[in-house]
Amino acid sequence: MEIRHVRYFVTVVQEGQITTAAQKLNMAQPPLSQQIRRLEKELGTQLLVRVGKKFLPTEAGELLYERGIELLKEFDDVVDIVKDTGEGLRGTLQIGCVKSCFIHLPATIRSFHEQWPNVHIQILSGDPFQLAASIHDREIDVALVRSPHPQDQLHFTSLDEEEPFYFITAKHQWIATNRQTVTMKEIAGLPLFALHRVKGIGIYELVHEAFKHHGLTPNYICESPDATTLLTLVESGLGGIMLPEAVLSTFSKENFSIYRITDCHVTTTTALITPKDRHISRAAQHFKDLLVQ
Amino acid sequence: MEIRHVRYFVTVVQEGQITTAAQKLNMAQPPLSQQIRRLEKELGTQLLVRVGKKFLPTEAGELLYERGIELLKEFDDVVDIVKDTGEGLRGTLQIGCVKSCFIHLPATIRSFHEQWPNVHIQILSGDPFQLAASIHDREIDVALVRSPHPQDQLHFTSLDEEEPFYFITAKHQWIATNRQTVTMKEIAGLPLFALHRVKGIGIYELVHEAFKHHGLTPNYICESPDATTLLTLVESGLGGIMLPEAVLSTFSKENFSIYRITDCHVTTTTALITPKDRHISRAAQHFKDLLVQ
DNA sequence: TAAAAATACTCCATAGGTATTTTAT
DNA sequence: ATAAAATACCTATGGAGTATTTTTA
Repeated sequence: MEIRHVRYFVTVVQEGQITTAAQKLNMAQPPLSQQIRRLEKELGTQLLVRVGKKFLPTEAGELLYERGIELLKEFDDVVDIVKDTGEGLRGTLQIGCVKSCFIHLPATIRSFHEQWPNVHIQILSGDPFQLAASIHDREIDVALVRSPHPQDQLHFTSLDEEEPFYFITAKHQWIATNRQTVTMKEIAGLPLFALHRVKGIGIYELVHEAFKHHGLTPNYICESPDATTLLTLVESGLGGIMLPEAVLSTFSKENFSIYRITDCHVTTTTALITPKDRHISRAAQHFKDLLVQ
Repeated sequence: MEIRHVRYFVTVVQEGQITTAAQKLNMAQPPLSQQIRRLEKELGTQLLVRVGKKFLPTEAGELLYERGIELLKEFDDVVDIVKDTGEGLRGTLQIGCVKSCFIHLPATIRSFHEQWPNVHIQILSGDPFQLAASIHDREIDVALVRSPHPQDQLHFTSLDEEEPFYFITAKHQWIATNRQTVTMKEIAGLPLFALHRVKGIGIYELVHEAFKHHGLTPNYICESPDATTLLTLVESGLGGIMLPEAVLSTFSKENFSIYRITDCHVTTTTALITPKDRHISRAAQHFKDLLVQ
């Protein structure tokens, strides 16, 4: 017995007649008669009785009719939902994002939600290495990270131009108020926070290399993989930090002084990382398309 | 898409592998691979991703898996219930019974219920004409009636030997206490109740004919198609009634005097009537078999 | 290299179609 | 007499099988 037989039977009961039921089902009358008889044989019971020109269901037929309608509804429902999910019209999109790239999220999420309101969005944060691992473990579909990024098994799409680093301190701290630039040597003389990944090469290593290039040793206070944690510490006046300016997006710039570094050519870019050589959900693809457009 | 594809897909997800899934499904591996791919094509979405040697469901696949399990359960459930209903193991048995035949019901219903506890039994009462109409209209499956019975489109099975009529009065009424017999002429001189069908020929006509045969005219007080109503009236001492003795079954015989009628040869039999040339439910057949055995 | 999936093909069961007869009102 | 179902027969799709190659751990 297949769902088709249920569909046939329900239609026959509704029509009370095989000929018109066959028309509704876009088939000829004899095969429909045959399938109904086949169904009765398989279930080992009569399902229809002929009363005059009409077919009426027996008790077993009545049951099959009522439960069959439910069954068909559920069946077609599942088909629709699975199709929708496959097309990215429904389901869950899990996005990873390092804190220093949050600026890219709000606008994209808003337009994604407008376009696909039935897709549930979840956001995870972590450092790029953790997010790469999460993608590998299928915990998230895509992730926004800052270069340099882990490249094994991942595909990455750069989102913006190279972003130079700036030196950021609490307002009116350490550096004269009328200045807009600063040198590496000056920075090395000040207490410094560092964004440091749990694992892998990142901003920390790039910055460290830049100091080394100038023959300087930075004066680190503490490190963390979380940009917002560090900026909160900077805000409180404990020290400065070297970051792309965009990282400040979630903070009010009024509390900070931002200086261009004249002799540092470290830059980063933001990139969307996605799994390489592997299925990517349609919803994730939609998100990527929106972000890259 | 057919229920078979859901079954295939669910098994593959459970096994995480096509080869063993095919074994579980008692089929070869290539056709299973083919059907899964066909399913994916039809739904327009990837359902499985190969991770190492295992297949894991995509989000759409996960959905199909979870809802598919529900669907299969319901589907198989419906099949079982319809089969059971067809076999008379389940469902409803509607029995009609004239009040004067109630004596046959209790024992039969008890053993029917013991044997088919999942069949719901409904009892309707009425006169034989009404019950015959109810059978015709498919409101009841079978009916117990007393002869003479309507015969059009009905099949009837006699249940017991001919039952002679007795004259029944309230205890110590009208007739001397030491007597056990009575004559038609004596009855004609007493107030009489009559069981009279709404339509059709029945006991009333038989009894009336018997009086006419003796050149007598009975002294009817009132008529009703309901034996228990009449016996309650008899019990109160308003008059007597001619009935087969078995009709007293639901009353305590202590309140009545029962006299054999020496010169009346009217008899009745109880019969089960069932539809003729038409589907009879398996449950009804079971009931009939029990009653006739 | 060993196990599983994909590929290529073959076969046949059966769903579905056509033409006609039978049945029931 | 008419409309619908049953019957008989035919066709062909596609589901399932076998043999083999390819893939991946």
